[in-house]
Amino acid sequence: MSKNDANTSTENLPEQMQFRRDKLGALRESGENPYLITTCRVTAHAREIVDNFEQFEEQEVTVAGRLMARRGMGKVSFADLSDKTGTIQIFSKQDQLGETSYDAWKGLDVGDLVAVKGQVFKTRTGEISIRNSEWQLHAKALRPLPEKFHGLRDTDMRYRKRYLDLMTNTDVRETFIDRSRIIRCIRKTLDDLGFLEVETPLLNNIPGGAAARPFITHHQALDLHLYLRISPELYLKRLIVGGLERVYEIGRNFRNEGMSTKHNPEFTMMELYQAYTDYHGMMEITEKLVSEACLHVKGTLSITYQGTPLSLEPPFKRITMIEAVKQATGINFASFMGSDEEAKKHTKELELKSRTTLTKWGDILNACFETYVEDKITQPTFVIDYPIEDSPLAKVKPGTDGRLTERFELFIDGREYGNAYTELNDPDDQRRRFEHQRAMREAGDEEAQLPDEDFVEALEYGMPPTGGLGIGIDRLVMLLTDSPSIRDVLLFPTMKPLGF
RNA sequence: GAUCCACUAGCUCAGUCGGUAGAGCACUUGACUUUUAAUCAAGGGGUCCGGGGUUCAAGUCCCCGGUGGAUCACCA
Repeated sequence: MSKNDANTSTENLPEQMQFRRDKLGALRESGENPYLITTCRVTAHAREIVDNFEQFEEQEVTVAGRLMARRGMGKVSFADLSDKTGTIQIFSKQDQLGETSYDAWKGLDVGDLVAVKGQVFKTRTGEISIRNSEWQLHAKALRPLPEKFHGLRDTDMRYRKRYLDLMTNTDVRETFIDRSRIIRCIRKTLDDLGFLEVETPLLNNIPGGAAARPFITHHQALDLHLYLRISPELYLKRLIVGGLERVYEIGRNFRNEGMSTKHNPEFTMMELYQAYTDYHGMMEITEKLVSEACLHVKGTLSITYQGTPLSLEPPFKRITMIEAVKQATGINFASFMGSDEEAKKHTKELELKSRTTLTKWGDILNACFETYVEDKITQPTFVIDYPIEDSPLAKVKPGTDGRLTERFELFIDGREYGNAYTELNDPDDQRRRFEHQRAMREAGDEEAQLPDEDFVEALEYGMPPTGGLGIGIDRLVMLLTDSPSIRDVLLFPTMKPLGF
């Protein structure tokens, strides 16, 4: 914004910024430029002092942080200093600091970064405080902070200037601490199970492993179009072929699609692949990952998400897609398994959510599920056995005449949290499925998957029977931090630039 | 992409029927040696998101545009 451009000059500044610049200028002139300071020996943090007062009482500590509030009383004054752990009160007295130092202290502004050395004590009213005996300015806040009581409310500015959100709104800080703890918990759980954490390319020649429109970029030296990955799946399965047996990756996927409270163009996925197991094994590991993450940050498996009580206690409910649709609509797709004609008869009596005309048994079953079941699932539920049409990388479920695959998705409170299947390891079948995807693509389905011949070649060397699972980390964090929007769990969500 | 809502001081928000732009916090000056949304007194601070229109007169009404939010659509 043009406002910002002017602020390095000292003309036309809002007056509060001018006052602060003047104070900084005076410091520089008197040889006390705070920006020359490089280190500080911090000996304690706010939270540990407050939590362990008995140990700290009358001990001398040095704390550092940001001044969040000031209460002057004349020749004594109080200030709240906030560091990464919390806030502690600083008590300053002219008698102790001397007139010069005390006057300089009074000249500080809310937002300034300072270090304070002094003894820990309790004030008359019982507030644990530090008796300021020596202090140092680390950096001047040249701009006033958002209001202390209401904090920063404007959602636009909270996302664009997350540092202000973090310094003002403590619950936001908690959310991102929880996010880190959830991811650490997932890593630990998988590491303990013998999984190897790996990293695979974000720059792909063929964006595979999911149905989504990719971002396109360009490599100058090779004069090559590259795509940001939409999923790491095909790389991770190559590692199973390579004999690593248990691998996982936590990383960013990029999908060039719409944005919403549940979708950001870049988002974090956890994908894992485990040899010698199937989608039942993936259900068990999903239950373990979700419930342990929940226990880790909430201390209980009974939570509420946006007012809805939920129990993340394993085992989660399991229901086949056919059974779920039967219960919701009365239509039993198993009684006309694979018959496109029979299925089409039912589309007339239903109002299905779909942008295209549905002609296949599997597509109609899936549309019934999405229309009548999906958003009505509240408690954690594995919906299992998906039609083959939308599952080109999953193994066929025996006894279903090739119509269903061994796949599940985990739904909680109407949202999808995970997707898993028994991995297709028959290279000839995989090649046929890719061909089918190619045909759909040529027929106009922009999101049909692209054939990856190198991946099929890898399967020709032999991939053991394998289970694979993907969990959307952002959505899991939303669930476990009771956040209504994905933007609340991304430090810097994708935003349109201001101006033009 | 569609619809609705929001945008006013650094921040949080009022602003009536179209008639001179308001409050709290923050800031400046002064008082105050245990406050904690400190208190008291005085003061300064505005591109009312941008552009156009109607009108004697627009923060307010109309049109176009920007950003955000919600819902829908899209999105396994």
